[in-house]
Amino acid sequence: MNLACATCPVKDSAACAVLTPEERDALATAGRTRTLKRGEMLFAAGDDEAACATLVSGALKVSAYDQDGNEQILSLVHPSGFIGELFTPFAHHDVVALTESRLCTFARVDIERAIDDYPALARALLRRSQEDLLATRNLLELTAHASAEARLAALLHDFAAAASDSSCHLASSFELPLTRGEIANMLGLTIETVSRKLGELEEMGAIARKGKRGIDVLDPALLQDLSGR
Amino acid sequence: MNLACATCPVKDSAACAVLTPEERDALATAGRTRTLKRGEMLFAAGDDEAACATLVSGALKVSAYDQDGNEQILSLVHPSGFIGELFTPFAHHDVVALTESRLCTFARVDIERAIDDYPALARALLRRSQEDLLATRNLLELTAHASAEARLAALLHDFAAAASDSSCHLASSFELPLTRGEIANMLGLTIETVSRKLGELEEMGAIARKGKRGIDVLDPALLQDLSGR
DNA sequence: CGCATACTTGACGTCATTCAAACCGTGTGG
DNA sequence: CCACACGGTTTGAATGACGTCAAGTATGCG
Repeated sequence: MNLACATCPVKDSAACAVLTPEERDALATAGRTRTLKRGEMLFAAGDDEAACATLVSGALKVSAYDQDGNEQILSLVHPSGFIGELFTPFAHHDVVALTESRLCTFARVDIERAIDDYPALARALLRRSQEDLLATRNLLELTAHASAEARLAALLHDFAAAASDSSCHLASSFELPLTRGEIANMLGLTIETVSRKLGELEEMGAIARKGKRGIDVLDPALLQDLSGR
Repeated sequence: MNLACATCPVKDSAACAVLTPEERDALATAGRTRTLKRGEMLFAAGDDEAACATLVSGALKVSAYDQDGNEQILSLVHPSGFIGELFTPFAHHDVVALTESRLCTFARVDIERAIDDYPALARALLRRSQEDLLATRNLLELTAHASAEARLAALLHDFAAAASDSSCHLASSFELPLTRGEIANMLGLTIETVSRKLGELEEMGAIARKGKRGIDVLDPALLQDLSGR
């Protein structure tokens, strides 16, 4: 299926937003849309023909596996995010859908040509790459030194911020995009510790749990404080 | 002082290597060299006029501080590395010299203009940024799940690989670029744990310590094995 | 209804941290 | 030349946070 940029929900925020409509349509002829169900893989570590993609809707996780097969989530991708390693011979990480997701995929050669043809695109991807770097470093900061409580508080804070439409305050309520297991291995903890600490955060009045995935933020300041930032 | 690209030791490996000699010289008129002693800061978190730089010789660390002032090293920069956030209004992290270092600095506006003028430069910086991202994710993988022993083994392995001239095997001997304290906070450990685990790695015959900073790699395979990768 | 999957809760063990003291190489002043 | 202080490091013992193992409780789906 060809792309329909005109109705694309992320046409103003994705990397391709920097192109003129004509350039964008030219690039679009090289791309294909794809939808993934929860748990489906976009590409795997070691793939040598890994494509690149812009996420249109849904959410992805990027994860690595150690030699015993334990997963480590390295990054989450949200709509308008760009995914794909451009200059490495093969992919280093698995990319898997967390929820039903729509993507706009490109063969790597097409993206590379587009980078050469449209300097603004290279600049946009550079910007995105630096944002990814910053996000990864934030996660690193978190997992390296902070206590389990602080890690969890920070993650909830981030999710609440991402779920909010305003950039200056948190959403008062949101759905966790991850299972306990995924939260645990993103933060370098175990499922049990995540469950316990969520209970403690609830006890101390920072949050309330609504079902398995729902979170109400009762005390944003406390959450921020516990997160150590 | 103006730049002398012709004698620059990283002229073939730094980002500017993708420019033609003419373009490079044009860019060079905007740059300045700078030398930093160990411990000197290139720029600090919060600086709004942070420049960008290519590291010519020496080594830098990029670090963040939590609300109690504890340092967390996020990344090391080696010669030919590029440092600087291009699209953020202010710097997020401190950048400090680990050893006497020579840099080639540019005002941000000059780099931004160069990116627009020379598409190849944008591409080169994108590539570098993605490499940084990969390195940071490797560190994240390490600190999130691995035991103290595995983290240290992996770090030593990386240093040994970086110190080797060949890309396929490790240096048999190298000097640690970091103090115990710096190693500790890079890996999310304490000084004492680093010291103990170094002792254990020596006992089990993986390495030998030569003075405070020197390391002999006695059993590269064991080191790799302990690192969990 | 029955089974599977995700989550919660408890008891116990382990590994890294903490606190404390000693050690070592180096530079300084008597 | 020696005494001494100082930063970086090593080592030891005790504490505590998180992991492990195991059982038990929802929730959803065929």
